Amino acid sequence: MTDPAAPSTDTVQTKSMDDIMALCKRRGFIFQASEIYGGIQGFWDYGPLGAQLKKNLRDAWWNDVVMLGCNGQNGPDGKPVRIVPVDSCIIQNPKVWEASGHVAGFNDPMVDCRETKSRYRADHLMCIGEKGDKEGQIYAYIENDDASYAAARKKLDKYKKRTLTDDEIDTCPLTDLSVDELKITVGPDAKEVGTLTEPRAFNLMFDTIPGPIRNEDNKAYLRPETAQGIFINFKNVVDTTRVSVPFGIAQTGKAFRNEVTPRNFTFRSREFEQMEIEFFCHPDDARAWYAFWRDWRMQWWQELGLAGDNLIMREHDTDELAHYAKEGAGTADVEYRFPFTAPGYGELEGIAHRTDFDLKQHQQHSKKKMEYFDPSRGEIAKNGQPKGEWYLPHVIEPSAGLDRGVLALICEAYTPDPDRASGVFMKFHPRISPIKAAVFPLVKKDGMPEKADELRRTLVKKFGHLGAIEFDEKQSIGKRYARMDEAGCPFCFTIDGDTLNDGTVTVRDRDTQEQSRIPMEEVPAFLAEKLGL
RNA sequence: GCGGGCGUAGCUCAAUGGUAGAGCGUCAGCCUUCCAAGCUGAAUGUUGACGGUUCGAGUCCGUUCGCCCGCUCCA
Repeated sequence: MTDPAAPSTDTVQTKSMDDIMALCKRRGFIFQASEIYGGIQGFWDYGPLGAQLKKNLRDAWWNDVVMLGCNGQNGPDGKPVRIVPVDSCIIQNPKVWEASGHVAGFNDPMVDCRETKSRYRADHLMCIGEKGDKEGQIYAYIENDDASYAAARKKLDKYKKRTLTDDEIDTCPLTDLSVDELKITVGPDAKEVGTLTEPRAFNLMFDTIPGPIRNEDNKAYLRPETAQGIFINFKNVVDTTRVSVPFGIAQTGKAFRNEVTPRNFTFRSREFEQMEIEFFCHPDDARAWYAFWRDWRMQWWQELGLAGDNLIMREHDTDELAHYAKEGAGTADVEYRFPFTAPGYGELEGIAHRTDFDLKQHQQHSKKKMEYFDPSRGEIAKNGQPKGEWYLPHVIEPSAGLDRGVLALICEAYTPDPDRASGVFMKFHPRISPIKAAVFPLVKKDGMPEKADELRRTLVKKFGHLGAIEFDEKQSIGKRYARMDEAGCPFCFTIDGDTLNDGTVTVRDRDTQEQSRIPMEEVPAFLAEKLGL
């Protein structure tokens, strides 16, 4: 999440997250997991509408990214973009996570301060004390934080009642302190001594033990990202699939992180689904591909309805880059202004230049050659053909959160409207709307239900694989339109007396509430056009 | 993990320590030719859970689970 970039007041989210969550429950988009047993922190289930919405978003991604190769556009090399899919396991050999850096990096020791209630990463804290002084107080400060260091020096001087020179001071990491030494340590923001707890490991990866015999030595992990399943299959794909660099491997699937504080509805869940692409290219081309992916991914989200000021692209500052991206062309986030982040933004998708970090790590740890032989490169031989070149491809990773995408689409779609009966409607883009259309007989008599069922059958046959086709003959027509507004159904087709005479039906538009008449036989073509088919 | 707020029907919320309710929604019937219309009726609760105080607990106390907000964290 980021600070606001001075958003204009008229565009700031004013929707209530409580109201949105109530609608999600009421209409069956999202339920708390294990609700009947009191729930479980950080886990959420999707109801009928939510499951279809999520599938529609996943399908849109799969279709546009994998099947159409970036919607059929050419890459920066002027050629079609080639992407192939894989589907790797949630549980892999634990060495995968040692190589990727997750075993080390995902186990951050933390210390809490009992006085100030602050929490620090233990490996980010340094300590100072007077040289040779085994009894006197030790002062902790935050590494690379000048203000924090100055405060510690000031407190030390005050304690010693004189100004110490740099040479008189010992510096060491907090993690090197003994339990006894910790008791005489003053926290970075504390006044009292000994308020820091012992460092406690935060295991951000879920672990499990495969096999029927419980033996800690067999410990394995639930993947914290789908990306590594792609990297470890890089060789397999290259060897079997007739792909050549540049190309991408895509995968959707669940990932698990033991978030310290699951928060903000489904935004930070412990079980979540990712949509990831690892795009492999020559190191010299990485910059161009990074820019290509960054721009296209932003455009893709916009085309699904996240247009306007609520969606931004943010390039990371160099000091916030992940360990694998330090040397790269950069990292950019597609961020959405959720009601709970406003006026700031929350990440939907990160596009990172991971360099050759992951392939190099797996090459080292597995002792398997990950280099790629590129026959189109290298110096020209006597026969006029390139001699070829061995190299570790660089990787551009567009990594999107599916659940976060769904949440953003829900928040964006949620549109309060005091002038309409439902008081609110869900303005989903027809392409991702979980209900594609509804068919109503205006009244339940005079052959209208039969005629309506005829249309329903036609639409189910043609569009049923994309989303629900609703049929409703209960209660007044106004209630039925209102119900569809809350569910986000973009078009309602109503059969009335005229339909039986001249074969036309009423089309009711969700967003404008306007009605028009079209021949019933043209409804499939009308809907196909609106769904972008 | 800390602090604050909250938890009663599907949703939004009432109920002085004394019989658990309303509105909306849902369902059924009647009616109804275009926007939650009208009439009639129905279903829905271990008041988040466990324990305690009390003649009696939705209400008071303790514990616990979950959600929201702030801090912290987010390789």
